Amino acid sequence: MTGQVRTVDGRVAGRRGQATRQKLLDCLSEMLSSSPYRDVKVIDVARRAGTSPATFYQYFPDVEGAVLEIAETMAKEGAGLTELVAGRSWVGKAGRQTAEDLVEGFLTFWRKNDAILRVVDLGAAEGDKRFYKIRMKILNSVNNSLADAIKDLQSRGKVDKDTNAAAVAGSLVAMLASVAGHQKGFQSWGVKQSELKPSLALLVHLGVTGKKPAK
Amino acid sequence: MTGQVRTVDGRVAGRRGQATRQKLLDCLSEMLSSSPYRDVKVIDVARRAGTSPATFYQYFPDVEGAVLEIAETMAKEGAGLTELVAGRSWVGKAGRQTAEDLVEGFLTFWRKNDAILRVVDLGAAEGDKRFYKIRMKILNSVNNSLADAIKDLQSRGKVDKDTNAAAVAGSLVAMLASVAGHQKGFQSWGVKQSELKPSLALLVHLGVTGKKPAK
DNA sequence: ACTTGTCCTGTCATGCCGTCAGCTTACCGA
DNA sequence: TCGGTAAGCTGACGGCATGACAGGACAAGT
Repeated sequence: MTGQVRTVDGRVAGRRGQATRQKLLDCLSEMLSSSPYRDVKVIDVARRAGTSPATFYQYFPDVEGAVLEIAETMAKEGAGLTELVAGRSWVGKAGRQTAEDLVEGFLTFWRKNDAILRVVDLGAAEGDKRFYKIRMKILNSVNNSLADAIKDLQSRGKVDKDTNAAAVAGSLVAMLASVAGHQKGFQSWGVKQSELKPSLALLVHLGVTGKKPAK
Repeated sequence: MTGQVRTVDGRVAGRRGQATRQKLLDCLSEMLSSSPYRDVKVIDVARRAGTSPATFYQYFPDVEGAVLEIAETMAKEGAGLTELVAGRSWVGKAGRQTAEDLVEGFLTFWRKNDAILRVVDLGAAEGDKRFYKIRMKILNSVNNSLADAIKDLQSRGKVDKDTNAAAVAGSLVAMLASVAGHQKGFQSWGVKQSELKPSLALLVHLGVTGKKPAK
């Protein structure tokens, strides 16, 4: 399905080539964590990987191309976030737990991949469809599950029929993503991590069910 | 208080100089709207402004410095967002209206300044304190007002005492900011603007009061 | 040892960065 | 009217990143 890994000029990459390629991706990841995206240069990535800029260009058209590669990998991993919501109950104590687990899982995933997610977010906001698609892939997994949960509650008469499930789910997911992306920011806002999570869980529960969670 | 406008090498800028400086800022703004931040080059901004790169460096240390200038101006304007919340009622029909006005005002402001806000968001997420401060300045105006509203409702026994006002307010504001920044994205998600606003207003109202808004 | 195909790098033309010296323009007091 | 002074702008330059290419190094099979 994925086909073989190929160089820019069409050759198939062998064992050694793939290792080099991967090392370049790893080093790029590190650089994204430690310096602004705007300042990440091919030459720095290559130096850090113990190779030359020319080698970089053998495997990637440019920095953006390599970033997309990293993002794609992360998106696959992120699709697993669905399980935080799919098939779980939103009623009573279990509902409270579902909300809390969703928040916890989301924040953890974001913290682990914050550098690359920042760039994806920027690319999407700038209107780049490739980045937008990746962002979708990650958020959709949660978004669809949330929307389904709301629709389910609607069909059972537990939530107003006139609320737009997709819009509410999308807004909640956006909230989670944004807060996750500025976790450090909240701290200097005087809000601690430990206080943040319950509040997010409360808002998620409120948004999905329209009611406060059970104690 | 602000002192005179000065060039990088310390000269005070006169009428003509200030005009040139402003033109450079305007052109930079346009470039940010039309091309990725990463690809905005000093030479392009200078060309568009009908001047030379050397002139740019006379007024700004680098692209980032000029961006901060634009952002600062926008932040002053954005501080007016406080009025969307301050001193307004969250009870009954008026409460519904307050939530709707807040959403509307927020989205409008964001749409008008989306290009620069993207960059500010990125800078803040990357940990740059200067950008973070500007983001704070804008969001704080709304955030503090919201937090005060929640605290007020708490003191009157209308909201649970154990919810953290600052955390909830911050999360709601983050949601608004994030959704506003990806307004175009929501459209291809199958959610129309007209459906988005009521959902956001619902969530804001739920978050602040804990109850669904009155019809 | 020889061949084949993968893998890496030295080198080069191009273009942007950021600085400086020096030229032009505007203002002002004598 | 006429310098004098400071503001305003730019050509030019060394430095560095980019991206392309050709050719050398290397591993594996015969």
